[in-house]
Amino acid sequence: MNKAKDIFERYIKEKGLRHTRQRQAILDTFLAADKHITVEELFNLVRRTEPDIGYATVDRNLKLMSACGLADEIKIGKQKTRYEQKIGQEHHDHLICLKCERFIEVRDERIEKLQDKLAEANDFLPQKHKLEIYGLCKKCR
Amino acid sequence: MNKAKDIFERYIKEKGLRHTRQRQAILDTFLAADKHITVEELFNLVRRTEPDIGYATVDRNLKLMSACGLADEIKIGKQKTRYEQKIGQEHHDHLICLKCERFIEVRDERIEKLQDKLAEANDFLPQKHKLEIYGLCKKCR
DNA sequence: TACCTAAATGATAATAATAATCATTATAGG
DNA sequence: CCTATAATGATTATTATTATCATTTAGGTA
Repeated sequence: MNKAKDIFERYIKEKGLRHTRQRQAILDTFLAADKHITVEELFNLVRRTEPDIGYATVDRNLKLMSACGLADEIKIGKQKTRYEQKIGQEHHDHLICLKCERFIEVRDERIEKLQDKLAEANDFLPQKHKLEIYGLCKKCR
Repeated sequence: MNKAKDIFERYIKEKGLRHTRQRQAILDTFLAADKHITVEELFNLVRRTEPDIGYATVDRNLKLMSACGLADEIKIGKQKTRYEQKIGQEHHDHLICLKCERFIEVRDERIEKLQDKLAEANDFLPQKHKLEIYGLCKKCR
């Protein structure tokens, strides 16, 4: 009952892709790692168990994880793209501090609902959304 | 009573910046142009009246307009950053079509309010926000 | 008006993230 | 075992944005 791996397996099969040692290592490391990770960070982690892994391979496989629904790309300001695990946690939005660049995860059910209604009212079929509130966090203001 | 120019003037003075022929042309062209414009597009427009204008100058001045509150940077997917005029129009959010990449502007007062509350509840001082709903537009679904 | 300081410009190079290329290797089905 | 082709890893290309820097120019001041 590992939901993430099931999704991954199904996607691999469905698309006619293949299993490789590297791909497995990347998936495992990603799932065990921090919730938000960059390609570079994951590359460095995977290198511990797969010393010959290439950067491009990590990059490609993270994109694969996005494609199959295991990860979300989050791009904040000028920061590098981060890959966030989607499995095992609800969708959430971000409060982003303009000073320290850190972000807080938040969720408001009412906003979620209103967003769907807003899309519907515009003949739009929503698939995902991104809400980012920029400002100053407690420490920085 | 040109609000945009007033804001611009005030900012220029406050920061000890200078007026230049090029800067003036960029501002005028920006204000007269499409609501969402890229650096490159504006560069090409300004070149009509200022044939020797440099790309970097347009880039820098668009950043200046963002800094003084005349424009918002909007970055959608892999598209180039676009600069959107803020004056003379309310803040709005975007419904972005994943297929045709076009976007629709929308606004929901209730969402706006809830966002402020959400920030407040997290000891966060909101300054601006970005809500993007991705999906399929009427034509593309 | 001439002068002076620093802002602005324009050309160019640097940076950096991401994507593309391609020869080689390896997977998985027959 | 064979074969088709997906995947890898090294490298290069691409592309937007930023930095650099010599030169020009704005605008306050003597």
